[in-house]
Amino acid sequence: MQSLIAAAATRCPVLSKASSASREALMRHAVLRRLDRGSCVFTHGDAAESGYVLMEGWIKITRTQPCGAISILTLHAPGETFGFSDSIRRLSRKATAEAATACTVLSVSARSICQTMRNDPNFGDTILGHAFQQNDSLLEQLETLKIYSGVQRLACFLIRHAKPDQERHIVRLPFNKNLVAHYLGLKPESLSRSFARLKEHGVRTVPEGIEISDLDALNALVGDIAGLDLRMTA
Amino acid sequence: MQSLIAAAATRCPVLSKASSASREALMRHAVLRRLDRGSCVFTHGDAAESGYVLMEGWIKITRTQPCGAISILTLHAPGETFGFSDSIRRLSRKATAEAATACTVLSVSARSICQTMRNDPNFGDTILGHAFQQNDSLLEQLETLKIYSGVQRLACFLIRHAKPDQERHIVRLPFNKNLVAHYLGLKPESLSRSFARLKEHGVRTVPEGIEISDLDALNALVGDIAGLDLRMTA
DNA sequence: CGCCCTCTTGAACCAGTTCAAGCGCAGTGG
DNA sequence: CCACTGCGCTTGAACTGGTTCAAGAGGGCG
Repeated sequence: MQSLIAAAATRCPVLSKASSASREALMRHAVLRRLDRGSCVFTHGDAAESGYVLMEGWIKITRTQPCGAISILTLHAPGETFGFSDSIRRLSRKATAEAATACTVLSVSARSICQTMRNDPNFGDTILGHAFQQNDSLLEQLETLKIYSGVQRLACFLIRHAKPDQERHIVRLPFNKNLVAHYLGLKPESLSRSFARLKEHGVRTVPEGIEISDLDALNALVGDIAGLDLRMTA
Repeated sequence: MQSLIAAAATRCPVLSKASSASREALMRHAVLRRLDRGSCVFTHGDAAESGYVLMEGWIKITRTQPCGAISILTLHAPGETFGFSDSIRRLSRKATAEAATACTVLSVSARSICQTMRNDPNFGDTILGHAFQQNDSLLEQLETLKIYSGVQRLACFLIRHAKPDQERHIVRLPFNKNLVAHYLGLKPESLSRSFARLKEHGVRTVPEGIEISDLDALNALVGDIAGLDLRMTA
């Protein structure tokens, strides 16, 4: 158990930057939680009491509109953190975090985070830096939605999650494509067709996941925008 | 001059929450800058040395892709702040801030922000809260892009910027619609057609700006989503 | 084996884009 | 004073990317 928590410290971008004293303080009340696929870490409206470090598995953050429409706001891969924003501000949850696969998450109480920030100003900077970084990634997501087509957004997504493997790259997506589709702002059918289109650019589905034979080709695809509009003046 | 800076303190969401001592420390080196429409507060790649409080006018934050495509990331109304993220982290600017109208901005040096955070832990919390809030607004923007149609996004935008005026509401947009279009992820022509569609819902262009005769009707329009997809399972 | 679930495919359809033309208006210069 | 020009905005018609609806293929499981 203790070693697992130590492992968390090394892989988490927030914890890894904290001093060892701060890290120990945080870990003292940290709890490791296992989640089955489909269960929720927290739900829209809950009181927010902890931030989370995702040790294994994928988490999706969703919001449900009054009329019933669901939007997938973010998708977190192993090693990432989530749920800090609401908990540190002591607000109620503004979204729902659901396990997209079986997950292990490390729950760190907001109380101890805040206390650590008081004791160690450097840790405050780390948290702030983390918030800003999340900001950057949201901006990037916004950018792709505004200027890229569906196929290009998929290409971006694959590039971001590609892991080198011999001569090629592999993307392991241990959950259904329905989720990816919604995340990219597409319908499942459109995603399927987008994958079909990417076959011509060296993207194939293999048993281990999705194989990218030529990463540069994908990057080139993302490089040129179809609806290039230089009419912007002021 | 001194009174203007005091005014800044009261209208800015960050400064208004700071202690008077912190506020004074920040204001000591703050500089008021006037900008003509079209000029840049900062440009992608610059060293980031200040955060800004927008006193008058509108600022657009844009990013230009290598291929030349421009995306409008955010649009700031008077009273809002921008440019804190990169400057506090002492990174180079990741986007460009351009005056969409003639502007007055208060420039606060990153050095003094960081120093104030050291001296006053409460101010650190304020900045952190600000970062989280910006996060929230980006998430909202993402949500609208993913699940709303163009007309609905426009309706959201108008609702957000509507100011009550007698029996009706008025939205003053002191810049060209081209900008609004890009911000909403639409082409100028599509925006024009969207406005035409909203005429049936009580939205008219009048000399003072855009008139909304029935805010509830607009809210209702945003309420029900066309492509409601409940096929989400896990 | 049949059932369910995920993913794919096809055909009709629709929102938003593209390209092109036209209007109203402010600025300019004869 | 008025033609000329440029710009912001609108409108129309053809087109396209993505959706919708419907059907079918493939795999896991009781």
